[in-house]
Amino acid sequence: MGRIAPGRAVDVGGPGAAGADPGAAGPASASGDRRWRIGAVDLAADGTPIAEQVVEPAGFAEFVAGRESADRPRWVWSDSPSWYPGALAAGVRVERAHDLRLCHAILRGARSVRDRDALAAAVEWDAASAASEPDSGPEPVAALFDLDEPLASPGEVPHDLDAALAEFSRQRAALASSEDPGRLALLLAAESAGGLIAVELRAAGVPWDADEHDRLLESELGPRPAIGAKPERMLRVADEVRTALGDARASLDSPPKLLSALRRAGIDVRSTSHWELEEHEHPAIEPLLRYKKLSRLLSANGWAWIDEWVRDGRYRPVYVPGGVVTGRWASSGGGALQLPRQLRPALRADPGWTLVSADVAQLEPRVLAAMSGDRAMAAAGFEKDLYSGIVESGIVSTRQDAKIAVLGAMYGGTSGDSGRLVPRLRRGFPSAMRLVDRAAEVGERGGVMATWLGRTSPPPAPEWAELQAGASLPGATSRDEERARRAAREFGRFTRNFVVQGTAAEWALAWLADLRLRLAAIGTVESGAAEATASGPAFARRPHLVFFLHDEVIVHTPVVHAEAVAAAVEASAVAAGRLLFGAAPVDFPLDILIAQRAVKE
DNA sequence: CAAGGTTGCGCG
DNA sequence: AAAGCGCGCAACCTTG
Repeated sequence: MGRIAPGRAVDVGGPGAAGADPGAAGPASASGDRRWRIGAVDLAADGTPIAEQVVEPAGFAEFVAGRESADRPRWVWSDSPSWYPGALAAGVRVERAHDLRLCHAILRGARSVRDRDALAAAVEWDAASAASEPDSGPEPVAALFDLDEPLASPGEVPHDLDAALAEFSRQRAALASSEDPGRLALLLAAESAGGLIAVELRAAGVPWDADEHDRLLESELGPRPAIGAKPERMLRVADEVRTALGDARASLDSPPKLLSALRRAGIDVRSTSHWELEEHEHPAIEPLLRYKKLSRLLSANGWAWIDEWVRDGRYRPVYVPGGVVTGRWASSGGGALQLPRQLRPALRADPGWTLVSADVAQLEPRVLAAMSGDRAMAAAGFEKDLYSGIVESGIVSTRQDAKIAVLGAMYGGTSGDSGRLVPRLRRGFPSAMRLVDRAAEVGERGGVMATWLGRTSPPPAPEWAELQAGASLPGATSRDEERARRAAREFGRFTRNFVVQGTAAEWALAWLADLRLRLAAIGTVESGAAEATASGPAFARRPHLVFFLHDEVIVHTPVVHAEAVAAAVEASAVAAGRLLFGAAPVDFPLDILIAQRAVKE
């Protein structure tokens, strides 16, 4: 097992031939980019370059395939979305990578790294990822850059070999200077695996039954209206609302106008949100809530959404690994993280294939129990529903109360039911509560917290510190003090939640990374059997991940492998728990469903 | 009229 | 209007 750093190496031609292949921006697509050849360097275990070779862009996928079957190296590259899609499109997967861009972001903020100066100075690595938009087209690199600086692209990390080697060297030094290099190395590996998985998810796509989606829209909204027109069902419901309000011209789509219409009708609300409307008795409320529901469905996931995001039976959202400060993934386009449950029936396996859907029950509180070593909390959830276990321990009296208490503990709830119930949890699970309470205290003082593996929270903004400093000055008013206290508590709630949400994200990455390798080992179906051709050459004949959302995954698999996939999903959850928390007596039970659709019939 | 802010609601 | 964290997106509305 070695490492290989590939990077754009040699300028072999003039500008102008760039980007003939619109499918991928960046070096991996370089089959169409005649300006560059690729330099690939083998690295020794200590990171020193051993052997360099030049690879023609058109031969890159083949080169990767050769090394994968020979010695399965860890690829050290600038940014997975820039290198990997081209290989995948040629049917070539990689086993492991070190994503310099993602790892830079972790290391330069990591509190446990003693010397971060060199990383912080390498600001070019703070850039966003290359756009993974399929239709973004070639970038005008040559037009914007002097020939003395030909290797950078606007808004992207560097892709040339020298820059990659230099950055890798900085990262190795930073890791070595860490107080806990083992954990941090684990995090970097998990984060990088996530980078590969995000590319793979996009390549495979979510199998999406657009006809089913369309039927669902029609049954809710009525037939698809002409462009710019509202669906007939919405118009009818809107009329019901206006009649009930006694206001034939009331606007329902503009919150300010709706608010005044409601108040004119004698409904004393301060906003038009669902939660407040629900509290009032008036014949207009019920149809109005129904209208809002329909309106949301139409604007967020209506026919326009299908047209934009679903093609050839695949929904391809854009994932952003590490896009959230806590380490959770974000998304930019397609709304993968907000797919309404209502639409799940449209998530449907290809013929001859099925879906294995799995989610973790109460991931975050279990992670809290594990990282705090709270044996009572671990026991409450062991081999059972955690909330019911808390009730059985006699800490609270109903499952709902247990849930409110636990969420309040992790989010910093102080009022209402939460404020009443959290103290009971503090008595029952002192270790767990001590961990989150301390995290909150640190935040209130303007400090930073780290997750289990060492991802560090961002420090408060300068304005925050000024607010705090100003509040203790002689001339400060009581309003200044109150504002400062409120901001301090707010930041405390952020750091309180950061450690739990962030560590849960690490567990989920470890789960995914392990699962990805197990799926690769399950094997393929023979050529000619039902193939998922729309999933692309790398996945058309083998089980593959198609969806990930914080604590749940969906695998698209040939029917014959469904049981093996379900077993792999389970095994990976166990492995993730062991990898992060060793022998801690905490389990991570899954709800697993094997079905054609990702929802119970 | 484009950019940026606010509101409301979808997800965990 | 959420109470109590983290997000993205569409629509409306204000600002320049």
